[in-house]
Amino acid sequence: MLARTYRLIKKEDFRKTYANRKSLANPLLVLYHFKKSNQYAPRIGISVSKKIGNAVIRNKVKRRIREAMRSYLPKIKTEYDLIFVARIKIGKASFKEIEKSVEDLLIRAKMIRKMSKT
RNA sequence: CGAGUAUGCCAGAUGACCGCGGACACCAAAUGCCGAAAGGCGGUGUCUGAGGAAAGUCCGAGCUCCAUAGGGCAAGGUGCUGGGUAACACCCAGUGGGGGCGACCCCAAGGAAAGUGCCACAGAGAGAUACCGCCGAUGGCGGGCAACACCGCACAGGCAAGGGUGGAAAGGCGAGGUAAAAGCUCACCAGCAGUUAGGCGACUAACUGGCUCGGUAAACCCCACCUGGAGCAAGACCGAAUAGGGGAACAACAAAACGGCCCGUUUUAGUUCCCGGGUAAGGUCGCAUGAGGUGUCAGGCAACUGGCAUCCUAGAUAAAUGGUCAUCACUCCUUUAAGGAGGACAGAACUCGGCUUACAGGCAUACUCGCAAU
RNA sequence: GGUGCGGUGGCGAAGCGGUAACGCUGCGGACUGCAAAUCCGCCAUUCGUCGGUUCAAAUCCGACCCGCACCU
Repeated sequence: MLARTYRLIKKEDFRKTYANRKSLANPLLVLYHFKKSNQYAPRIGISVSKKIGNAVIRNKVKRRIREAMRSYLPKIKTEYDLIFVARIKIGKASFKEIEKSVEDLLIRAKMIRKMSKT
């Protein structure tokens, strides 16, 4: 699992992020985001409902989303809370499709920091 | 070779790189960050990390709190016998009944002559009867006769064989018997009671007897046995907040623990209303050495039990097993010696023993039936 | 994780051993010049699903499926 500082846990934080009403979607995922102030690390929540499948499938989807996020984590703008909501089709998707979907949403939401040229 | 039955087992394997939970060791520590506080936050190495059902939550226990879990009633559960077990509604071995050619499988399987209820519609009648019917020997009435005999009627009365109704109609079937009939009598079968023999027992076998008694207890009930209630979100500690502040009312023939009721036990707290004040899924433990696993020896038909040796095998808290690749094994497809596709049901949450339900396939052992060959 | 309750026409809801009330909606008809209102008629053969007990099951018993509520 993610380190505690990167996790979005509290019900209140989820509620506030949904209430911000800023979202993007593609067939596999929905991304909600909420800009905070004075925050030094992005916090990420993952929501997989019972509609997706049984406990094994839901667990697998969560793992794959986390794995896909892992490489982007240091590049994400620090002052945001993000929530990924799984959609029904994700149960049948491969890891590569999920990885593409995560990348697509992060770029479209402009969450990737501009890295200094190397 | 094919079809099947029973029991037990497996749930792809190995390696490389990146990533995650836990334990241990070492290193690093800023007087740093988060938080009201308690407390938490780093790196490296080694070891370790989901199931046969982890599931449904249907039973049984341990454990914790309520009193140490007490008595009676009520309520609920179990229900052929014997054994196993911590316990069970589970397992083993039997009995009885049912199914299969067979190996074998299935069964909530105590009591209806302790009592009560119900048995709709139909039907005369559903523990009680006579609608159609059969008879009318006997008695009666009428005829007939010297008197009987005899003939008729179907009034008294007898019968339950046949018809019809129904899921079910006073044991079944055959023979004798009779006015017509009927266990009225007899043979066989079913059932009941008794005796004897065998078995710890359920029960079985033989003999004798009188002659027969509806179904339903997953209806109430009776009998025997069992059950106190709640659940790890139990519960304990730490921290914050509340209370330990104020006012009024009730209350020892009282109130609370106490939960369906009563008794009993313990305590003297408490309950209601108003004013004032105020917060959140806080942290640590419980939490994994246990009715434990494996091997072996002994007892037992078996379930299982005992001795000895040996092993330690997940403990998270929104929740850890994933990603990429290679090789081998398996299944399928296309073609030919290579390529492609695929892998069921399903994710520990205090812990065990069972049951039930879901499930791609594979392995081992024993046995049954059929065909062929020797 | 644990505990409890429920599932009956399209919707709500009664019935808890004897063959499925009632209200709303819908459909058809009557009334009307046309409507509304009113009146009459129709709509359950799988009572969530599968078994069992019984002569007979929505009802009693067991297993399974789905939905809802409560406990920090």
